[in-house]
Amino acid sequence: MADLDPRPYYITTAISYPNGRPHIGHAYEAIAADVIARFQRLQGRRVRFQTGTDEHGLKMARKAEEQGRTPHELADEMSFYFKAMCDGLNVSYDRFIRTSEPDHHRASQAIWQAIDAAGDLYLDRYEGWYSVRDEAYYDESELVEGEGGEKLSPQGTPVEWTVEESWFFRLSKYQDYLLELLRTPGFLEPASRRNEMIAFVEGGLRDLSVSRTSFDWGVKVPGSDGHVMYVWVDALTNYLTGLGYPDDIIEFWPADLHLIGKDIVRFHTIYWPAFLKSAGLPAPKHVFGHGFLLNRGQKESKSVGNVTDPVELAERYGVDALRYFLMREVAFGQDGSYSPEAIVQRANGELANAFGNLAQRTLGFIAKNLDGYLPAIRGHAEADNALFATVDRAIMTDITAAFENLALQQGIEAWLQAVFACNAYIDSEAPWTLRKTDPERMETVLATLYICIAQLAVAISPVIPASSSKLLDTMGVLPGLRTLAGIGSPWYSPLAESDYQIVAPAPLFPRLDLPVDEAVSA
RNA sequence: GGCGGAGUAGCUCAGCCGGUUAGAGCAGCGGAAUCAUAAUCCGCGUGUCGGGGGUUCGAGACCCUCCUCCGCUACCA
Repeated sequence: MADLDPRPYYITTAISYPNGRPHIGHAYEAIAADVIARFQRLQGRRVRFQTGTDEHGLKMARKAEEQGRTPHELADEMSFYFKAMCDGLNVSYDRFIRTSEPDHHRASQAIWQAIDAAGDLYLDRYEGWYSVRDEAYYDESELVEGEGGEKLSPQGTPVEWTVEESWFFRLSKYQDYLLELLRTPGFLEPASRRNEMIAFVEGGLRDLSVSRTSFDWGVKVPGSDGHVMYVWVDALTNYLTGLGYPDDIIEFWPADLHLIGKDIVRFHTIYWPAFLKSAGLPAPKHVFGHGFLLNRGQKESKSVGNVTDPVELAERYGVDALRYFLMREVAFGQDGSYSPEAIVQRANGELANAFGNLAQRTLGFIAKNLDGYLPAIRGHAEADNALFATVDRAIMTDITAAFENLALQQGIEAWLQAVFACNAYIDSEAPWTLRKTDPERMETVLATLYICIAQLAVAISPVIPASSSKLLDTMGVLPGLRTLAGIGSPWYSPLAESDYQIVAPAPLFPRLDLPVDEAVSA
């Protein structure tokens, strides 16, 4: 199973716009990507995983100006928080990229020149109704009429006809290419997003304004003084920068998965593939737009005052409890809701009670009754084989298939079913009774459980990496065995015969209480 | 407005191309066990499948219509 030449797997999150501190949505995306990356490693794939911050653009420039400092200073501070969040949440990125870094400027200018060389850029004037307050252009058809008959933006702010010199990208040229791409099964998921994007393209594509002259916080357009790239051009290019573009990127490109929020699907499935096509590069294989996380069903916002610091959540409930909750509670691709009660219920019910306690009662029993020496197997009964079959099917088939399809919730559900099966098995086999009636059978039962628990620990390790390795450490399972292939190999008997001695374990997951103060959900 | 999606047990949701008495988890009720983080295991669900109409031998699943909620509808990211 362990390939000699493992296939590469390249996964990215969107890069975060750091005009504020990270919120729960950023954590959700980073964790989800991390789970997928870790799962692919577990399968033996050679994984490259990138995340980071998207630091250019008008909003950053404005924000910095408000605070009386340079955009770079603002970006430095904020980017630090995002990186700290990823580190704190045990997100195993290979590179945390910042778009203000020199190699990214180089890559962005290189893709620009490639697009230019393809004849897809031209200089023109961008004209339109511009709202200074909204910092946005509006189409004539979007405008509304004010009381005095004056033109107003959809938000009711004043607009003025503005003309700006700008480079344009011949997006319209790629209409057919994009339609074909969007219709490719699996390219864009969930499928519901596909129709929206197809409808968008079918509605006709206008060429895209891809440079700005009104500010200078961005990547300089090569050979065009006064122009910086439209932030999305450089932001999307980050996925190539991290691979070394414009040098050899063949190993990991095209990306296997861009994991992004549903709000930026258009940029990733229309603009980005068009840029790439123009530059002579293939489109990413797969783009997945996940849903949003709601706080008790409400969108978090500063005005409502319900913004949650994900690092604080992790500190309160535990990193693994938070990771598990987020992946388990919401159907990946749909919006989801969270609350302290929901987190506590999942963590207690499924991690502490079902799995943690399974490990605790089994390992504790071995420590207490066998002096910690691993029990010997003396021929398996039907019940043992049935349990092995259940666990094996869950791990090698159900969980794997679900995770491969990004049905993370279903994969965890399958795992949990196998945990339940172990608890049912220990109750029906009752080693505490066998201890008096049939000590040899007791040993076999405990050994069966030991093997299953290790397998379950490996299978869930992408979701709860720290707890999983802590348990496997306790169990004496060597790091090299902690893959799907490794844990499926006959490792138990050698370990048992090595006189490995287990110490009485400490509970793996603490039982959580609801916070006394409800500040976190206020 | 246009296009698309959703409305199933108290809660969160599964129900693919129409086909046995509509399912799961959680919560709730009853029981068993006592190795374990008072954790576990077993048993218990008569729900107008949003309303109305229709197609069909048969519809939660197809068609029509109405109600409610949501997404997309380009240059902020």
